[in-house]
Amino acid sequence: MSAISRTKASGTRQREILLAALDCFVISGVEATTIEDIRVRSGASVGSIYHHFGSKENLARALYMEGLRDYQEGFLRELKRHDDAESGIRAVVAYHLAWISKDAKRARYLLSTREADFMTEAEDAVQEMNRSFSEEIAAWRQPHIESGAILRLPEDFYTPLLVGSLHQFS
Amino acid sequence: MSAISRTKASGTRQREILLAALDCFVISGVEATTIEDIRVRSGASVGSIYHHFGSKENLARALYMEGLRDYQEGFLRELKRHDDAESGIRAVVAYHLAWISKDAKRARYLLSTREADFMTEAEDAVQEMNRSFSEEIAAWRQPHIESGAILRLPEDFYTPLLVGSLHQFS
DNA sequence: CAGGCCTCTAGAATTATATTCTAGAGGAGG
DNA sequence: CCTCCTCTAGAATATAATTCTAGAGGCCTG
Repeated sequence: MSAISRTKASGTRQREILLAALDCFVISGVEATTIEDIRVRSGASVGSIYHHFGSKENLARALYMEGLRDYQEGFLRELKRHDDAESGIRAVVAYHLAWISKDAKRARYLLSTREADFMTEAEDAVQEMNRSFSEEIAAWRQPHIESGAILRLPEDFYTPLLVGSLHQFS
Repeated sequence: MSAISRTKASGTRQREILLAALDCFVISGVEATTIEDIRVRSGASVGSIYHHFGSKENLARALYMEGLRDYQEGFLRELKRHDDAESGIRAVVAYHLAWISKDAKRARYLLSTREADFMTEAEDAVQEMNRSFSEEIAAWRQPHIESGAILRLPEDFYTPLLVGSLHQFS
Protein backbone atom coordinates (compact mmCIF):
# COMPACT_ATOMS: atom_id res chain seq x y z
CA MET A 1 0.00 0.00 0.00
CA SER A 2 2.74 2.42 -0.94
CA ALA A 3 1.62 5.91 -1.92
CA ILE A 4 2.57 5.09 -5.47
CA SER A 5 1.46 1.85 -7.01
CA ARG A 6 3.82 -0.41 -8.82
CA THR A 7 2.52 0.41 -12.26
CA LYS A 8 2.39 4.12 -11.56
CA ALA A 9 5.99 3.99 -10.47
CA SER A 10 6.92 2.23 -13.65
CA GLY A 11 5.25 4.89 -15.73
CA THR A 12 7.15 7.48 -13.78
CA ARG A 13 10.42 5.75 -14.34
CA GLN A 14 9.72 5.55 -18.02
CA ARG A 15 8.99 9.26 -18.14
CA GLU A 16 12.14 10.05 -16.18
CA ILE A 17 14.13 8.16 -18.75
CA LEU A 18 12.48 9.94 -21.64
CA LEU A 19 13.04 13.33 -20.05
CA ALA A 20 16.67 12.62 -19.26
CA ALA A 21 17.25 11.27 -22.75
CA LEU A 22 15.69 14.36 -24.30
CA ASP A 23 18.03 16.59 -22.34
CA CYS A 24 21.06 14.55 -23.30
CA PHE A 25 20.09 14.27 -26.93
CA VAL A 26 19.44 17.98 -27.28
CA ILE A 27 22.69 18.87 -25.53
CA SER A 28 25.02 16.46 -27.27
CA GLY A 29 23.12 14.76 -30.05
CA VAL A 30 21.90 11.17 -30.06
CA GLU A 31 25.14 9.75 -31.38
CA ALA A 32 27.29 11.34 -28.74
CA THR A 33 25.20 10.65 -25.68
CA THR A 34 25.84 7.35 -24.00
CA ILE A 35 23.53 5.08 -22.07
CA GLU A 36 25.65 5.94 -19.08
CA ASP A 37 24.79 9.63 -19.52
CA ILE A 38 21.12 8.79 -19.58
CA ARG A 39 21.47 6.46 -16.63
CA VAL A 40 23.09 9.15 -14.50
CA ARG A 41 20.70 11.90 -15.47
CA SER A 42 17.58 9.79 -15.11
CA GLY A 43 18.63 7.86 -12.02
CA ALA A 44 17.41 4.67 -13.68
CA SER A 45 19.54 1.57 -14.06
CA VAL A 46 20.90 0.26 -17.31
CA GLY A 47 18.59 -2.70 -16.98
CA SER A 48 15.59 -0.49 -16.55
CA ILE A 49 16.42 1.61 -19.58
CA TYR A 50 16.77 -1.48 -21.72
CA HIS A 51 13.67 -3.06 -20.24
CA HIS A 52 11.59 -0.10 -21.35
CA PHE A 53 13.23 0.80 -24.61
CA GLY A 54 15.40 -2.03 -25.85
CA SER A 55 18.11 0.13 -27.35
CA LYS A 56 19.35 3.67 -27.51
CA GLU A 57 18.01 4.20 -31.00
CA ASN A 58 14.66 2.83 -30.00
CA LEU A 59 14.58 5.31 -27.17
CA ALA A 60 15.46 8.09 -29.59
CA ARG A 61 12.70 6.99 -31.92
CA ALA A 62 10.17 6.69 -29.12
CA LEU A 63 11.02 10.22 -28.07
CA TYR A 64 10.51 11.46 -31.58
CA MET A 65 7.20 9.74 -32.06
CA GLU A 66 5.97 10.89 -28.69
CA GLY A 67 6.80 14.48 -29.48
CA LEU A 68 5.21 14.32 -32.88
CA ARG A 69 2.08 12.69 -31.53
CA ASP A 70 1.77 15.24 -28.76
CA TYR A 71 2.13 18.11 -31.19
CA GLN A 72 -0.29 16.74 -33.72
CA GLU A 73 -2.93 15.76 -31.19
CA GLY A 74 -2.88 19.17 -29.60
CA PHE A 75 -3.00 20.78 -33.00
CA LEU A 76 -6.06 18.82 -34.10
CA ARG A 77 -7.82 19.28 -30.78
CA GLU A 78 -7.36 23.00 -31.11
CA LEU A 79 -8.44 23.04 -34.72
CA LYS A 80 -11.63 21.13 -34.09
CA ARG A 81 -12.78 23.49 -31.40
CA HIS A 82 -13.36 26.09 -34.08
CA ASP A 83 -15.95 26.08 -36.79
CA ASP A 84 -15.21 29.16 -38.81
CA ALA A 85 -12.13 29.37 -40.97
CA GLU A 86 -10.43 32.43 -39.57
CA SER A 87 -10.67 31.64 -35.90
CA GLY A 88 -9.58 28.05 -36.56
CA ILE A 89 -6.47 29.19 -38.32
CA ARG A 90 -5.67 31.79 -35.73
CA ALA A 91 -6.07 29.15 -33.06
CA VAL A 92 -3.66 26.68 -34.59
CA VAL A 93 -1.07 29.32 -35.29
CA ALA A 94 -1.31 30.35 -31.67
CA TYR A 95 -1.11 26.72 -30.65
CA HIS A 96 1.92 26.19 -32.81
CA LEU A 97 3.75 29.15 -31.35
CA ALA A 98 2.81 28.20 -27.83
CA TRP A 99 4.01 24.67 -28.37
CA ILE A 100 7.41 25.52 -29.75
CA SER A 101 8.06 27.90 -26.91
CA LYS A 102 6.69 25.68 -24.16
CA ASP A 103 8.32 22.57 -25.59
CA ALA A 104 11.34 24.20 -27.13
CA LYS A 105 13.56 21.25 -26.34
CA ARG A 106 11.23 18.80 -27.99
CA ALA A 107 10.83 21.09 -30.96
CA ARG A 108 14.56 21.30 -31.39
CA TYR A 109 14.85 17.58 -30.99
CA LEU A 110 12.20 16.84 -33.60
CA LEU A 111 13.95 19.08 -36.08
CA SER A 112 17.48 17.93 -35.51
CA THR A 113 16.44 14.31 -35.56
CA ARG A 114 14.09 14.29 -38.47
CA GLU A 115 16.76 13.27 -40.94
CA ALA A 116 18.96 11.20 -38.69
CA ASP A 117 20.09 7.80 -39.86
CA PHE A 118 18.31 5.85 -37.18
CA MET A 119 14.99 7.43 -38.09
CA THR A 120 14.82 5.58 -41.39
CA GLU A 121 13.83 2.60 -39.26
CA ALA A 122 10.62 4.34 -38.21
CA GLU A 123 9.96 6.03 -41.53
CA ASP A 124 6.77 4.13 -42.19
CA ALA A 125 5.24 4.90 -38.84
CA VAL A 126 6.14 8.57 -39.15
CA GLN A 127 4.75 8.75 -42.63
CA GLU A 128 1.53 7.18 -41.46
CA MET A 129 1.23 9.70 -38.64
CA ASN A 130 1.81 12.57 -41.01
CA ARG A 131 -0.60 11.16 -43.51
CA SER A 132 -3.43 10.81 -41.04
CA PHE A 133 -2.60 14.23 -39.62
CA SER A 134 -2.86 15.86 -43.05
CA GLU A 135 -6.00 13.98 -43.72
CA GLU A 136 -7.74 15.31 -40.66
CA ILE A 137 -6.65 18.80 -41.49
CA ALA A 138 -7.91 18.39 -45.02
CA ALA A 139 -11.26 17.21 -43.68
CA TRP A 140 -11.58 20.29 -41.53
CA ARG A 141 -10.53 22.52 -44.37
CA GLN A 142 -12.89 21.04 -46.94
CA PRO A 143 -16.12 22.88 -46.07
CA HIS A 144 -14.26 26.17 -45.88
CA ILE A 145 -12.80 25.67 -49.28
CA GLU A 146 -16.19 24.93 -50.67
CA SER A 147 -17.64 28.03 -49.08
CA GLY A 148 -14.75 29.99 -50.56
CA ALA A 149 -13.33 31.10 -47.22
CA ILE A 150 -10.03 29.32 -47.85
CA LEU A 151 -8.17 29.15 -51.10
CA ARG A 152 -7.82 25.80 -52.75
CA LEU A 153 -4.15 25.01 -52.91
CA PRO A 154 -2.09 21.99 -53.85
CA GLU A 155 -2.16 19.26 -51.21
CA ASP A 156 1.28 19.70 -49.77
CA PHE A 157 1.38 23.44 -49.48
CA TYR A 158 0.42 23.89 -45.86
CA THR A 159 2.68 21.74 -43.76
CA PRO A 160 5.94 23.23 -45.03
CA LEU A 161 4.70 26.61 -43.91
CA LEU A 162 4.52 25.36 -40.37
CA VAL A 163 7.76 23.49 -40.45
CA GLY A 164 9.40 26.57 -41.84
CA SER A 165 8.36 28.76 -38.98
CA LEU A 166 9.47 26.04 -36.62
CA HIS A 167 12.91 26.30 -38.07
CA GLN A 168 13.05 30.01 -37.47
CA PHE A 169 12.63 29.63 -33.76
CA SER A 170 15.32 27.05 -33.19
CA MET B 1 66.93 -0.28 -54.39
CA SER B 2 63.57 -1.92 -54.43
CA ALA B 3 61.49 -1.35 -57.53
CA ILE B 4 59.24 0.87 -55.49
CA SER B 5 60.71 3.50 -53.21
CA ARG B 6 59.66 3.87 -49.66
CA THR B 7 57.66 7.03 -50.17
CA LYS B 8 56.01 5.73 -53.30
CA ALA B 9 54.95 2.66 -51.38
CA SER B 10 53.48 4.79 -48.66
CA GLY B 11 51.47 6.77 -51.14
CA THR B 12 50.20 3.53 -52.59
CA ARG B 13 49.21 2.24 -49.20
CA GLN B 14 47.36 5.44 -48.52
CA ARG B 15 45.50 5.15 -51.78
CA GLU B 16 44.65 1.52 -51.09
CA ILE B 17 43.13 2.55 -47.82
CA LEU B 18 41.11 5.32 -49.43
CA LEU B 19 39.85 3.01 -52.15
CA ALA B 20 38.90 0.27 -49.72
CA ALA B 21 37.19 2.77 -47.45
CA LEU B 22 35.22 4.19 -50.35
CA ASP B 23 33.96 0.75 -51.23
CA CYS B 24 32.99 -0.02 -47.67
CA PHE B 25 31.37 3.35 -47.10
CA VAL B 26 29.32 3.14 -50.25
CA ILE B 27 28.24 -0.41 -49.53
CA SER B 28 27.36 -0.08 -45.86
CA GLY B 29 27.57 3.56 -44.95
CA VAL B 30 30.27 5.19 -42.84
CA GLU B 31 28.61 4.44 -39.54
CA ALA B 32 28.24 0.75 -40.20
CA THR B 33 31.66 0.00 -41.65
CA THR B 34 34.32 -0.87 -39.14
CA ILE B 35 38.03 -0.26 -39.19
CA GLU B 36 38.32 -4.02 -39.39
CA ASP B 37 36.33 -4.01 -42.66
CA ILE B 38 38.66 -1.43 -44.10
CA ARG B 39 41.70 -3.29 -42.84
CA VAL B 40 40.64 -6.50 -44.53
CA ARG B 41 39.65 -4.91 -47.80
CA SER B 42 42.71 -2.69 -48.05
CA GLY B 43 45.23 -5.18 -46.73
CA ALA B 44 46.67 -2.44 -44.53
CA SER B 45 47.14 -2.79 -40.79
CA VAL B 46 45.17 -0.96 -38.16
CA GLY B 47 48.29 0.96 -37.27
CA SER B 48 48.80 2.04 -40.84
CA ILE B 49 45.26 3.25 -41.21
CA TYR B 50 45.53 5.30 -38.06
CA HIS B 51 48.96 6.56 -38.99
CA HIS B 52 47.61 8.01 -42.21
CA PHE B 53 44.19 9.16 -41.15
CA GLY B 54 43.96 9.34 -37.39
CA SER B 55 40.37 8.22 -37.14
CA LYS B 56 37.56 6.71 -39.11
CA GLU B 57 35.74 9.98 -39.42
CA ASN B 58 38.87 11.71 -40.52
CA LEU B 59 39.24 9.13 -43.21
CA ALA B 60 35.66 9.68 -44.25
CA ARG B 61 36.24 13.40 -44.39
CA ALA B 62 39.47 13.05 -46.34
CA LEU B 63 37.66 10.91 -48.85
CA TYR B 64 34.96 13.51 -49.21
CA MET B 65 37.36 16.38 -49.67
CA GLU B 66 39.45 14.42 -52.12
CA GLY B 67 36.42 13.65 -54.25
CA LEU B 68 35.19 17.18 -54.16
CA ARG B 69 38.60 18.57 -55.04
CA ASP B 70 39.01 16.16 -57.90
CA TYR B 71 35.62 17.05 -59.31
CA GLN B 72 36.07 20.78 -58.99
CA GLU B 73 39.58 20.83 -60.40
CA GLY B 74 38.57 18.86 -63.44
CA PHE B 75 35.55 21.05 -63.88
CA LEU B 76 37.55 24.26 -63.82
CA ARG B 77 40.29 22.86 -66.03
CA GLU B 78 37.66 21.96 -68.58
CA LEU B 79 35.90 25.28 -68.29
CA LYS B 80 39.04 27.30 -68.80
CA ARG B 81 39.95 25.52 -71.99
CA HIS B 82 37.03 27.26 -73.65
CA ASP B 83 36.64 30.89 -74.39
CA ASP B 84 33.20 31.20 -75.86
CA ALA B 85 30.15 30.78 -73.70
CA GLU B 86 28.36 27.97 -75.45
CA SER B 87 31.25 25.60 -75.93
CA GLY B 88 32.38 26.20 -72.35
CA ILE B 89 29.02 25.26 -70.98
CA ARG B 90 28.72 22.26 -73.23
CA ALA B 91 32.14 21.14 -72.11
CA VAL B 92 31.42 21.28 -68.40
CA VAL B 93 28.10 19.55 -68.80
CA ALA B 94 29.90 16.80 -70.67
CA TYR B 95 32.57 16.75 -68.00
CA HIS B 96 29.98 16.52 -65.29
CA LEU B 97 28.23 13.60 -66.92
CA ALA B 98 31.50 11.83 -67.62
CA TRP B 99 32.61 12.27 -64.05
CA ILE B 100 29.51 10.92 -62.41
CA SER B 101 29.56 7.88 -64.61
CA LYS B 102 33.28 7.23 -64.37
CA ASP B 103 33.37 7.96 -60.64
CA ALA B 104 29.90 6.77 -59.79
CA LYS B 105 30.99 5.46 -56.42
CA ARG B 106 32.59 8.70 -55.45
CA ALA B 107 29.57 10.64 -56.69
CA ARG B 108 27.27 8.51 -54.61
CA TYR B 109 29.56 8.90 -51.63
CA LEU B 110 29.69 12.67 -51.91
CA LEU B 111 25.93 12.87 -52.03
CA SER B 112 25.16 10.46 -49.24
CA THR B 113 27.77 11.99 -47.01
CA ARG B 114 27.15 15.63 -47.59
CA GLU B 115 24.83 15.98 -44.65
CA ALA B 116 26.32 13.40 -42.34
CA ASP B 117 27.00 14.35 -38.76
CA PHE B 118 30.73 13.95 -38.94
CA MET B 119 30.94 16.38 -41.84
CA THR B 120 30.03 19.34 -39.66
CA GLU B 121 33.61 19.07 -38.44
CA ALA B 122 34.88 19.95 -41.92
CA GLU B 123 32.16 22.42 -42.76
CA ASP B 124 34.48 25.39 -42.94
CA ALA B 125 36.92 23.71 -45.28
CA VAL B 126 34.13 22.53 -47.55
CA GLN B 127 32.54 25.94 -47.59
CA GLU B 128 35.85 27.49 -48.52
CA MET B 129 36.31 25.03 -51.37
CA ASN B 130 32.85 25.74 -52.66
CA ARG B 131 33.33 29.45 -52.31
CA SER B 132 36.52 29.50 -54.30
CA PHE B 133 34.98 27.16 -56.84
CA SER B 134 32.02 29.46 -57.37
CA GLU B 135 34.32 32.41 -57.54
CA GLU B 136 36.33 30.94 -60.37
CA ILE B 137 33.21 30.06 -62.24
CA ALA B 138 31.88 33.55 -61.71
CA ALA B 139 35.11 34.99 -63.06
CA TRP B 140 34.82 32.90 -66.20
CA ARG B 141 31.18 33.83 -66.58
CA GLN B 142 31.64 37.56 -66.10
CA PRO B 143 32.73 38.58 -69.62
CA HIS B 144 29.99 36.47 -71.16
CA ILE B 145 27.39 38.15 -69.04
CA GLU B 146 28.67 41.52 -70.04
CA SER B 147 28.57 40.57 -73.68
CA GLY B 148 25.03 39.35 -73.19
CA ALA B 149 25.77 35.74 -74.07
CA ILE B 150 24.73 34.50 -70.63
CA LEU B 151 21.86 35.74 -68.54
CA ARG B 152 22.64 37.50 -65.33
CA LEU B 153 21.13 35.43 -62.57
CA PRO B 154 21.29 35.48 -58.81
CA GLU B 155 24.58 34.21 -57.41
CA ASP B 156 23.48 30.87 -56.16
CA PHE B 157 21.40 29.75 -59.04
CA TYR B 158 23.89 27.64 -60.94
CA THR B 159 25.30 25.12 -58.52
CA PRO B 160 21.98 23.62 -57.48
CA LEU B 161 21.35 22.81 -61.11
CA LEU B 162 24.39 20.61 -61.18
CA VAL B 163 23.78 19.01 -57.83
CA GLY B 164 20.26 18.32 -58.93
CA SER B 165 21.29 16.37 -61.97
CA LEU B 166 23.81 14.53 -59.84
CA HIS B 167 20.97 13.32 -57.67
CA GLN B 168 19.10 11.96 -60.63
CA PHE B 169 21.86 9.59 -61.56
CA SER B 170 22.39 8.04 -58.18
C1' DC C 1 80.05 3.10 -45.15
C1' DA C 2 78.15 3.21 -40.24
C1' DG C 3 75.00 5.26 -37.17
C1' DG C 4 71.14 7.76 -36.01
C1' DC C 5 66.69 9.37 -37.34
C1' DC C 6 62.36 9.47 -39.30
C1' DT C 7 58.35 7.35 -41.54
C1' DC C 8 55.59 3.63 -41.98
C1' DT C 9 53.69 -0.87 -40.73
C1' DA C 10 52.11 -4.42 -37.61
C1' DG C 11 49.47 -6.19 -34.26
C1' DA C 12 48.70 -6.36 -29.28
C1' DA C 13 46.66 -3.90 -25.48
C1' DT C 14 43.49 -0.63 -23.84
C1' DT C 15 39.31 1.85 -23.57
C1' DA C 16 34.72 3.08 -24.43
C1' DT C 17 30.06 1.69 -25.23
C1' DA C 18 26.22 -0.83 -26.23
C1' DT C 19 23.86 -4.74 -25.17
C1' DT C 20 22.72 -9.07 -22.78
C1' DC C 21 22.37 -11.89 -18.65
C1' DT C 22 21.30 -13.23 -13.95
C1' DA C 23 19.26 -12.29 -9.79
C1' DG C 24 16.13 -10.53 -6.84
C1' DA C 25 12.34 -7.32 -5.01
C1' DG C 26 7.60 -6.34 -4.70
C1' DG C 27 2.96 -6.22 -5.81
C1' DA C 28 -1.46 -8.43 -7.95
C1' DG C 29 -4.35 -12.10 -8.08
C1' DG C 30 -5.62 -16.55 -6.84
C1' DC D 1 0.31 -17.48 1.73
C1' DC D 2 2.04 -18.72 -2.75
C1' DT D 3 3.11 -17.92 -7.51
C1' DC D 4 3.71 -15.29 -11.36
C1' DC D 5 4.84 -11.25 -13.68
C1' DT D 6 6.93 -6.76 -14.18
C1' DC D 7 10.46 -3.97 -13.14
C1' DT D 8 15.01 -2.79 -11.38
C1' DA D 9 19.84 -3.44 -10.58
C1' DG D 10 24.27 -4.12 -11.79
C1' DA D 11 27.63 -7.47 -13.39
C1' DA D 12 29.27 -9.78 -17.44
C1' DT D 13 30.02 -9.82 -22.28
C1' DA D 14 30.70 -8.27 -26.97
C1' DT D 15 32.10 -5.19 -30.25
C1' DA D 16 34.63 -1.35 -32.11
C1' DA D 17 37.49 2.44 -31.92
C1' DT D 18 41.70 4.08 -30.60
C1' DT D 19 46.29 4.04 -28.50
C1' DC D 20 50.68 1.86 -27.56
C1' DT D 21 54.97 -0.59 -28.35
C1' DA D 22 58.10 -2.55 -31.32
C1' DG D 23 60.56 -3.13 -35.25
C1' DA D 24 61.82 -2.70 -40.35
C1' DG D 25 63.75 0.01 -43.93
C1' DG D 26 65.14 3.83 -46.31
C1' DC D 27 67.76 8.25 -46.12
C1' DC D 28 70.86 11.55 -44.79
C1' DT D 29 75.24 13.00 -42.50
C1' DG D 30 79.55 12.69 -40.68
